[in-house]
Amino acid sequence: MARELDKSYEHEKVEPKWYDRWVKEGYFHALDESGKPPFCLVIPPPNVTGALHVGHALTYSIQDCLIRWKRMSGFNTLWLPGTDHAGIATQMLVERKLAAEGVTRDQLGRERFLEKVWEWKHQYHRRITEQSRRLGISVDWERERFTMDEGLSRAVREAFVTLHEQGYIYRARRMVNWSPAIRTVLSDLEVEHKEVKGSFWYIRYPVVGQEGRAIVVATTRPETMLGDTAVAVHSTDERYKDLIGRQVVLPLTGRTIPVIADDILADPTKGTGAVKVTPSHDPNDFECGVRNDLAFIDILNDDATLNERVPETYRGLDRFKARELVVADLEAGGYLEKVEPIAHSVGHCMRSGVMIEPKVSWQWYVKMGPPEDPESIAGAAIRAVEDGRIRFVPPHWTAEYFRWLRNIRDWCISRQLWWGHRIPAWHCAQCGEVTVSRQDPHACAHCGSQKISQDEDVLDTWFSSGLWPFSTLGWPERTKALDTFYPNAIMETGFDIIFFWVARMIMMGMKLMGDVPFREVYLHAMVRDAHGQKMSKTKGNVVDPLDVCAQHGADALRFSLLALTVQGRDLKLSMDTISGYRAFMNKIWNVARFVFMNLPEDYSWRSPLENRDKLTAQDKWILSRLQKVTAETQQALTEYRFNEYASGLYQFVWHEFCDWYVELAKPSLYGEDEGAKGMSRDVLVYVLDRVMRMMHPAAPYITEEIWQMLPSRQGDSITVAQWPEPDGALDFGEEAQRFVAVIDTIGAIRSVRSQNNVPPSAFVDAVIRPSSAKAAESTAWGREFILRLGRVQKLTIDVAAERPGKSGAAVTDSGTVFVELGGVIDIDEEVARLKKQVEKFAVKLDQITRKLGNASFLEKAPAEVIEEQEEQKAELEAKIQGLREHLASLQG
RNA sequence: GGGCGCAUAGCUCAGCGGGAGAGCAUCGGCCUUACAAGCCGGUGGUCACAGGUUCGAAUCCUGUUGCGCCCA
Repeated sequence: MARELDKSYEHEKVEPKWYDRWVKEGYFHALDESGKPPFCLVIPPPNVTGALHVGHALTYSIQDCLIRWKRMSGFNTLWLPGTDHAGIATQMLVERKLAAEGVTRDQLGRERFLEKVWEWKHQYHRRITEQSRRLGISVDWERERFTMDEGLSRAVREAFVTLHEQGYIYRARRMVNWSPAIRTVLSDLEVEHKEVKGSFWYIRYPVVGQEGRAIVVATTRPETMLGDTAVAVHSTDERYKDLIGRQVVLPLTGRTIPVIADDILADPTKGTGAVKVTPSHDPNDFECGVRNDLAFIDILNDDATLNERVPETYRGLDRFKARELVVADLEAGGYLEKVEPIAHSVGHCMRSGVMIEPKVSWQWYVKMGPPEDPESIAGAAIRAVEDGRIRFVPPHWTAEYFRWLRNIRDWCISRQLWWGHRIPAWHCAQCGEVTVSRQDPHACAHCGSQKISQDEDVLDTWFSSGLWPFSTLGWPERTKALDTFYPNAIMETGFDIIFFWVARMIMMGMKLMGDVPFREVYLHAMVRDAHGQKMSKTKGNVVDPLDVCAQHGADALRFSLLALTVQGRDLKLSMDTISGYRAFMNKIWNVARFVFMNLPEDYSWRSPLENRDKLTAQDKWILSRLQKVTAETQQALTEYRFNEYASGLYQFVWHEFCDWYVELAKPSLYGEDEGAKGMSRDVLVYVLDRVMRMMHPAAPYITEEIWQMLPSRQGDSITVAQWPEPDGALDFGEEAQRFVAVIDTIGAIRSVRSQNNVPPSAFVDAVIRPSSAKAAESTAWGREFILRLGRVQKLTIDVAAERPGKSGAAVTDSGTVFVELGGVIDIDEEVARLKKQVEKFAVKLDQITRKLGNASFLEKAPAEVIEEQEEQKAELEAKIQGLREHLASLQG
């Protein structure tokens, strides 16, 4: 049974061994039908735009942790992988690549451009898959999907047509958010509002027929004046009342425009009270234009250059160049009254960063409201959470979710892109009607004409992502997988896409499946760099998970991420943290190495619980601790407290199992008593086995490697081994407490030694004066360990012990410990040290004494609190007394 | 403009009504046959500030300051 392990853990030797085998053995494959309860989690599909980043590593670490835990706990677990076509992002990147080669997409044409995108997709898909495997994620590869594969495309089409039939999808001409950089419309969510510095330009519009009189309007976008079709004032505004209905000259254009009364648009208290109206280029002006039946003059091309509807000098200019020129010309013409600097919030395209251009156009929309109507899409999504059918973790997101849905506007789902799901709508050149159909139609459904052509646009990527929890399971087919795994158990993703994705999945699930897509939503925070900065390519502070895996191992990365995952707070990831957890992996490796070194060739393991009467105090102590940790681990995972899960195991393994139990086991392991030796071995193996299984969801590779060597192992792989449930048989209660006294006593001896500069190798004599009979018994029990771990030669335990001459002292909860220091003691230093301790205890004693002297405390505090305080008081008094006596004898 | 969150050791953060904690860093000492990616022992905090509630507040409430995020 003896096994020789490498002296330190080498992840690069261990990690490549296991993944292929796990997959080949089918451990990650879920069954469509099974006697086990289902537990399904669909992966948030990464974009095929590039490589995975550390944010993906976080989401995978969390999800794999949950999935492996549930798998080991006896669930029929499905973790379904896949990728997302990411319409805008991918198209942008491919276009950028082509641009570097000197080609535009228009030159290539739609067909050939799409071929290029598919090439890109295949390349990055391969890369993403490789990275995912390296991280060790236990997904069911047999069920992998892509948002634009055949089945999912069919689901998208089915969803569109169904929602259209039900009246939730419609086409309308509205003011939209236009990105001139990408030349597509965006949904409201894809617009980022940013505070920018700008100016208010005050422009004079001369009144026709009233020499010298002019209306002054203020604007932040002077170039749009070229598209003005009115000036609006408030109907009660005395300054302008007489001008309503008259014409003003629109400078630079030679046009005249009317002065109209519009009490919604014009606010007499703001600016000059008069506003220019540009119905084609401002949302409010658009409404005003509709109300007042104004002319609409669109002066911009799709790329935000000025078109032929403006005077020739401005044509073809970019909107910002045009602004400069217009301002200069206005000034030259004497039309510019003044300029005021202002800061205002302006919408920017999330992807390209350019300013959004409001633009009027025909688009497809999903009708969302009214939110208070439970039949509406937003209403149904609100209801699902109100009812408790879906629960958010952390719960704080519930309010965020409601706030958004209750103020929602219709969702613009068409995009002027090529990469994506083409909208299944055909326009008729004959009658102008639209035919929406599951099958490609040959004729217009309205007039029968064959002069129909498919809508050029594609759908918002999030439209297909919204179907992901059921489209991936075969919908619209009524598959067995769908029956088994819908609703999914949970959705785990970043909080940044709660509206983009989570809310949309809930809407789609409610409307198309008639049920929630998942029962719980766990939203994790963002990974930042060590200084709390957002990671970005331009800052150069991105952490590549593959680099980290190569350097420190996937296990160390995964464990670090989980340990840093605190609900509701961003994680700051530093290499120091990761190398710290890498050291932990090495620690685990070495304790396993120690265990295996101490197992003889013919060793056969038996559960230490079968030999309960042979268990020693230290065995009972570690088993009780193990029991506690097992329960806490389970609880932490149940509540999605990943940091508690990870750090609880870290603390136990390193500072209890390694630091104490292993040391306590050495005397028997190296001793002559074969029975004691066997018992220690059994306990070591037992604890190690359970700990490996509990750690497996966080660190799959190292735990499999060690577990495979364990003589207690049951099963072929730890991935499908049984999860350790808390077991009352491991809890020895009071008996286990006995060892705490021993540990404290050893700590006290070590402290006195170290403080008095006793060389670590030297042996000392020590005297223990226990504070109670129980303490006396405990320390006597631990004599052997006190001798060994305190490096004590002669140990006296006596309730009536006198302080030996020339000794240093320390107090614990169970008594006073004296360490004989021979001639080396520095009286002054020791006195100072003890006084400091007395001081510390005295401050606490003072607090407690005052508390206990407070009548209202005694009257109102719960009895057990009072009792506890009294115990503490007695302990502190005993400690102080012990120290004072020692001080007196030192000084006397 | 509206909403939310955060301020605890030098750094990164747990704790969220009854004795101020961890990791890292730091200081001192150790190659003690699992581990120097290690072991042993220390130093270090008016828990942002000001009020309030309570027998009792880092923890609950109000306000202030600073930082961050979301929505419009």
